[in-house]
Parts: sequence; C-alpha cells; structure tokens
Amino acid sequence: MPNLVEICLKKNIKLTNHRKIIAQIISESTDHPDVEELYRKAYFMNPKIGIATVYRAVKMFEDLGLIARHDFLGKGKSRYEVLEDDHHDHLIDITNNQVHEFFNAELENLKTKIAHEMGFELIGHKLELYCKPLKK
Amino acid sequence: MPNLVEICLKKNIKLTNHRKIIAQIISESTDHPDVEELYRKAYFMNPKIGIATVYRAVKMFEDLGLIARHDFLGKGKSRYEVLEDDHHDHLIDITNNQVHEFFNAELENLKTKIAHEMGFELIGHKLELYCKPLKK
DNA sequence: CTACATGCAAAAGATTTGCTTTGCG
DNA sequence: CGCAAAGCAAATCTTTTGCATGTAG
Repeated sequence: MPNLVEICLKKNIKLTNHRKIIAQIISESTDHPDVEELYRKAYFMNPKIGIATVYRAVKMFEDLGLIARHDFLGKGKSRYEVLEDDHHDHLIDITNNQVHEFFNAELENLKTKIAHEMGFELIGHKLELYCKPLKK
Repeated sequence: MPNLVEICLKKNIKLTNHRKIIAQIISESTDHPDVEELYRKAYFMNPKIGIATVYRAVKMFEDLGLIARHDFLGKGKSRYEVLEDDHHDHLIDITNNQVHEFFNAELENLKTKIAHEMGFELIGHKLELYCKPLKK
C-alpha cells in the first residue's frame, strides 16, 4: 500500500499540514473517493480545511502524476486513487457501483502493441469494464 | 456509415423535425462532436432549435442505446458518436487531440475473458489509449 | 383536445478563481 | 518581511429543469 505522504517526502515535495492530511486520507482510501468524501474526512480531521483546498490539493497531486482521476460511468464527478508504479485497470460492478481493480499483463502488452501498430507510442491508457456478477 | 435517422425508422422511433436534424448531424460527424458543436450546426440548419433540445435529444439517443457518450481526457465535456453493432475503441493523439478508432478482436476476447475470470459478465467497456506519434 | 416537444431562462452541480488573510520560515 | 497556502465567496462551465407556449395527430 503506497503512502502519498511518503512518496512526497521521497520526491522532495513539500507538504503543508492541510495537504498532508488530504494526502493521508487519499492513501488510506480503498474506494476511489470523490472530492466531497475527501472534504468530509479532511473536515473531520481539521474543520479549518476548506473545500477549495481539497480541490487545489488533488489537482496538484494529479499534475505531479501522483494520483489518478477517474469518472466511472461518466457521472461527472471525479474520483481519485494513488498511482503506484504498476498499472491496473478497473472493473465496475454496475449492480452496486463497486470498483474492482485488476492487472493483466497480456492486456498491457496488447495495448502497447496496438498503439505501435497504429504508429503511436503509448503514453497513458484507461480501461473500464462495466459488468454484472455471473449467475451460478 | 450508419445513419441514425434510418436506425430510428427501423426501430419505430418517431423523430420530430428537430430531432431528425440533430440525428442527421451526429450521423454525418466523424469527429465525436460535443453538444456545443452539434448545437452550432443544428442552429445553422434551423435557428429555432435551442440548446436544451440538443441536450434532450442526445440524452434520448443515449438512453435508447443508439449513441455513445465519451469524455476523452476527462475534460468534463461530453462528446458523441453513433453506436454501430460492432464495437471499437479509441486512440487519442495527445499532441493534437485527434481521436482514432480501432478494433481488435484479440482485445475484445481478452476483456470478456478477464471479466469471466473475475466472476462477472461483461456488459459494457471503455478503452482509451492516450498516445503520441512514433518518431521515425 | 391531448400529449408530447420545445424555447427560454433559471437552477443545479462540480470545479475554478479572485482577493484577502494567514502562517511559516 | 516575504511568499506560498488557504478561506471564502463569487464566478465559470456544463448540463438539467420548470414553466409557459407550440405543434402534430
């Protein structure tokens, strides 16, 4: 489990107290929280934190490439997760909106191969599988 | 090239004049237009068309499963394309934001297989490759 | 006449920004 | 003191909605 605070320390990214709290909350989350949820938890830790600070912090982390922003199902709301060195994709259970992460090497190779065949170098990628549970 | 107007006729979906214009514009587009672009072109065809009608029309077509909505690069703006029976994915050239479509059977099979292995039935999926051109 | 579509403007929801204040070196 | 960060509220941007009007069958 990657800790955003440690990552920032390692990269010499200075964190203010407010940003440290926000980074910690993102790190501890396993459910791809949105800004509202981050704000609620940050507010609980320190009621002096405003929502604009949360927005500015996630934008900063995103620009630094430390977290990823998602908008599962195109609901128009950004949800965040710490970016680790490895890459993973997302499977969304549409019956309960739960997000499952997975990694598949074959898939990663195929992505790169397809891009190459089309004359491109793969920089980033996003794959979301929308599913419902198999009936037994 | 699929024509949304014809698809609607075939499915007994009644189109008003305004919706017919909007459907036609979507069909003729190859560049995944956003609402603003659709509205501009529709307005050119008939200045009595309001932007709310465009929003209502694309929502209707989307709910009917006739068009797909994308938000490439998470810019917060919806862009549309006619949904054909076949499925394709998107490769976005980040140097000029151009969208290239592609289809890869191996990839499609792999998606289904991964979902199954995780205990799910694949309903929908979205894959976007963000790339830059290979240097020669 | 009835039901649905539409225009317009207002509302809503997410995010950004301007400006002033705060806080830490 | 000096500068970045943060709070707050206003602004912005996309999309939705309420309501009165228009239109087709």
